[in-house]
Amino acid sequence: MTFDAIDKKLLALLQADSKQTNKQLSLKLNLSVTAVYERIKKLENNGVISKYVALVKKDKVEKDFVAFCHIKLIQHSQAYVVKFEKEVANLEEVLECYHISGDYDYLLKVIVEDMEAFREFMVNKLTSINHIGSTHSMFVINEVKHTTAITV
Amino acid sequence: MTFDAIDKKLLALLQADSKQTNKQLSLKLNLSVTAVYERIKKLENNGVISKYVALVKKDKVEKDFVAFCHIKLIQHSQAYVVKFEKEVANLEEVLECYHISGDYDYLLKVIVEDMEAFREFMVNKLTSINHIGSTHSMFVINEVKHTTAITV
DNA sequence: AGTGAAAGTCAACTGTA
DNA sequence: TACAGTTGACTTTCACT
Repeated sequence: MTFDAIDKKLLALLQADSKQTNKQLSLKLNLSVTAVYERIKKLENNGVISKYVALVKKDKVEKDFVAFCHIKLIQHSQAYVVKFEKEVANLEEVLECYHISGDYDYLLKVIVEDMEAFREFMVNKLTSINHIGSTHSMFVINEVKHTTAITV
Repeated sequence: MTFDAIDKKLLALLQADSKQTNKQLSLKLNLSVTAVYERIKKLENNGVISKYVALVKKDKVEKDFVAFCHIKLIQHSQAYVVKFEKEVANLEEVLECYHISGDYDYLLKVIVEDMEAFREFMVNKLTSINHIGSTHSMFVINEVKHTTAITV
């Protein structure tokens, strides 16, 4: 689907705060409540908006340690790759996993309680997955920016 | 604050779908509607839930090209660092920016339309920020996992 | 901390232009 | 595609356990 200026602004508003009422949105967009309602439904039905979620503050739930892990596989046969991706996706500590270009095969974003928990995660969970050749971890010293909002 | 088993389950449910009504949640948690309401308010007031947002599907808005950029600064005086972090945070293409340990200083997650848009971003926006020493980009071939939900 | 019921507000669906 | 009005469902508050 295509987006006019109002759609784009609406998406920005909903990505910033999805708990706004249609009336609040209608005032910001200079539209009627029904028009806002119909535009939102259209965005939902077309799969542009995939879901609505609550965002949790890491430091409030003692999961303040973030690391990025590069991973190289030993070999890259279809079966190995599929199995690795499935097992990694099942790890709750892994929030993101990307197959990337470059020296390593994968980049993982891992979130745990502290360095000790990270060590445990590496030893007991990640490297217990077979076919991993080598890993290289980078620790987050400071989160400069983190948003889920895509500018349309 | 501390979380009992019900809080943890409630956080998981809200991180999966924040549009559920308190009635639906009350059934899943075997609680009254009011009890659910009060637990949610407590999580919000304590800052555990920072906000509610709509998640947008990248491929539906032609922002399907994701890259990770390593960045090294020329020098690391306080003034340079602050200025760099501020300017990077203002770039809409940069969804995430972390100060990290290792060979490079920063890791950025960048989302744009395509390779050409990425080239433009690098030339016109990113490297036009002063003090950048070197960069190293990795392109996402496939997104294996991506979740915003933290397991409490 | 929990509950049930009352009061106010909203989403969702009509009709109509 | 936009609007206004109606209805049932929801959030929020309150008195009480």
